Amino acid sequence: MHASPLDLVFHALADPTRRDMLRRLSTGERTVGELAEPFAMSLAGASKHIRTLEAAGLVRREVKGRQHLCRLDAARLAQASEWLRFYERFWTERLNVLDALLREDDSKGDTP
Amino acid sequence: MHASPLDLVFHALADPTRRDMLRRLSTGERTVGELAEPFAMSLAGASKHIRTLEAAGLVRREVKGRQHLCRLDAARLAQASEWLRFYERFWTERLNVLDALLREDDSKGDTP
DNA sequence: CATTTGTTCAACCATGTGGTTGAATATCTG
DNA sequence: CAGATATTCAACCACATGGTTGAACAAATG
Repeated sequence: MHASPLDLVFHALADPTRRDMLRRLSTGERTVGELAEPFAMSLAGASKHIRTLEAAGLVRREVKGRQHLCRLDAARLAQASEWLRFYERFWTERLNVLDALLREDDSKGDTP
Repeated sequence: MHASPLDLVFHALADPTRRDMLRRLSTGERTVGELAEPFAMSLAGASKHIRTLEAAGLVRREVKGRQHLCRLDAARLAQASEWLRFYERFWTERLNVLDALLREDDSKGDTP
């Protein structure tokens, strides 16, 4: 497994359960049990999802006694957002028809 | 498969080959063969990646004679970006040192 | 027409993924 | 100490994924 950070982040985000966990972490720290509670899923199952989020660097864990407190770490989300930002012009420039036509012309040559 | 659009988009983005294809599509349309060329991978393999991008709504295909022209469709990227935008405050607030210190104080429980 | 070119399809394979269960490990509490 | 609580670990399962190959199909070309 030589997956890049961006691979791990996007993969972590590609699951609704994990996105839901992140959403709930946005309002404050949660224990593993609290994060798992809303889902019709074993605790071990939810724990795996949290580990995936942790591996992607989206969640930090602080072991506090017998419970593990999880908190959001948004730095990697910022990276993902930055990656997407490159394409921003493709949905904001939508109105600029001239520009689209110019790009069409450019693409006939073969070097990027 | 009852995967939501966001699931499909993030999953499609979680692979470096597919991200690379998108990046190259940002400079103009490409045929399947052109998209596949840079990779040490069979054409059928690359074709599958393109199908994944298409299923996620990130790429549109226009069959033109015997070759299939692919173009970027950024709408779904905009959706993904919007999803991420919710968390923006967590990485822009970072500069607000006072805020960070207040959170720190809360979590300590004892002040020097 | 036969052949080459661009692409997909179908079958297959190894590995990864999301989930389960039952046992193990810590930690708090009486 | 014994027991309850919070969490992980390990083994397992069904299915998806990323890749291969060889054959098939469609369209341009001699």
